[in-house]
Amino acid sequence: MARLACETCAVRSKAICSELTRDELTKINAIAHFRAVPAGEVLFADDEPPPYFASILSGVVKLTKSLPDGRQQIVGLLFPSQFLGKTITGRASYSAEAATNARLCTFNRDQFNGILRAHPSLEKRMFEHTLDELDSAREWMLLLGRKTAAEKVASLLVLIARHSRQLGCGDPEHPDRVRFELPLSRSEIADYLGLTIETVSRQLSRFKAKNLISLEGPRVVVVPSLERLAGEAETDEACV
Amino acid sequence: MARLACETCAVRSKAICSELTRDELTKINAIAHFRAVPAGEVLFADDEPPPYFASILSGVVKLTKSLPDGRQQIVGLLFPSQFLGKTITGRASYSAEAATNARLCTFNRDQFNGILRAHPSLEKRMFEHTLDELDSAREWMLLLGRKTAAEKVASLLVLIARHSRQLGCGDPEHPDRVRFELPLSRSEIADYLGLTIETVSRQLSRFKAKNLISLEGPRVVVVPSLERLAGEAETDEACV
DNA sequence: CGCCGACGTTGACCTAGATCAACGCGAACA
DNA sequence: TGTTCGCGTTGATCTAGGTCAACGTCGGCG
Repeated sequence: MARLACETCAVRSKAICSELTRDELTKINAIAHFRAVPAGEVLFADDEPPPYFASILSGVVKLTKSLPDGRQQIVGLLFPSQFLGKTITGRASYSAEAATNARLCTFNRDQFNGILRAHPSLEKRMFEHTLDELDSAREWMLLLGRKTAAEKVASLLVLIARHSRQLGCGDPEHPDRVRFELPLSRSEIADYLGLTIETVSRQLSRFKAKNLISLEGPRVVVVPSLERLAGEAETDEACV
Repeated sequence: MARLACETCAVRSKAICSELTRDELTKINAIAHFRAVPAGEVLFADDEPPPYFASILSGVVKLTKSLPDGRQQIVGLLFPSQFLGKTITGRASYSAEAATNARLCTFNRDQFNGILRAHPSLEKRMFEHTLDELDSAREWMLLLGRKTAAEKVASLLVLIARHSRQLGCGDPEHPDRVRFELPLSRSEIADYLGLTIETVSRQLSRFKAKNLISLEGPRVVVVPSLERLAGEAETDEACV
């Protein structure tokens, strides 16, 4: 039996391909193509039917919606092991762009939909993933509608900190200390939180002054106590 | 062959039970129970596993999330033919409450999940419904994060107007004129839009002054030109 | 090497929307 | 029939966060 590339995949245990039978995995493996994309590359644009779906191997992808006059809102962030693309119902009403350099495991649209049709267990896995995305979206609605600027920024830092810790940056000595690189620029952070860049910058400076974080350059954040930071965020654990 | 209650159902053609085989419909029919709920009744609370799922036959159900200090955000509105309850992954992180008097077609949780497991086509239907909900949630994220108070209120009015028109209140003489009852109080509107009741009230008064709407009592709205109102909303068609 | 443009920070000021407060209206009720 | 209470409206004032502007840093490039 041939070895499958999937077997050495970094996100194997968490992505949509986890819990598949050998047979299913083989079929998925056969249509999978690796693709590296640089930060800033648009993966698909508003209302243009995406040519492929993808599991994210590394990096971060942002989903953006915008108003006719240019106002923007990031409506989703996808981290490694998450799935990009809207199966079944086709075109999405948002655009997807690599926020950082990213590595993707892509699947041709029609081929993937074909496999989905034939393998309910994979479809179920996709369904679960969508339910998680819906939960995250609703959590974010609460943030956008009701949280203060400080709570918003803290919530985002906690979200990213949890993701990067989960990706193996845990320090057993100091389980509450996290150091990570922000996958987003200040203006992207603003677009995710419904704020302006100036407000984001001021809140970060305020957190720095309160020793809730320290910055090593504008992109690298050190959180001495994630618990203390989370206290500023009013966040539940529930985020994906 | 016995007649099924479903066959006279008002939302038959649009709810999750549309496009089912006779066999599937029979099974669903067998576990369906009618339930009338008064406005204000809590259908299930935060983190409490809901005992049943339901198709909404009439009325409106709101999904609410709240912060520890009491700030609230409505994260979803369900109109007739839509489905209430999170299958598969169990407990939700929000609570559901009847916003108006409502009539539900309920399904026991475990029985429904059983049928789901055995009938991929129904599961697929649920999946599609979830994708639509995700789209709506993201549309609303754009509203919460980036729209002005006036745009928010206009967007909500357009959303409700479209739903009530779809429910058969279309006037062929004046296709652009709509009259409907608001399913939400001022404070619920505020919680859906991320505003305060005062701001909602002021925006409605402003629309009245601009003849974009007129009010027959606080709950009944007449929109002389939906197109003109939609112009204030910066909304796409995309809302569910 | 010096210039330029993208990005981030900080300060001064402004405004959309929040907060606080008064009032009106109709339904429930003694 | 008057009282009360929930709901909605409107006005006066306040403030969180937006806007405008200046400035610093860094990396690419002629």
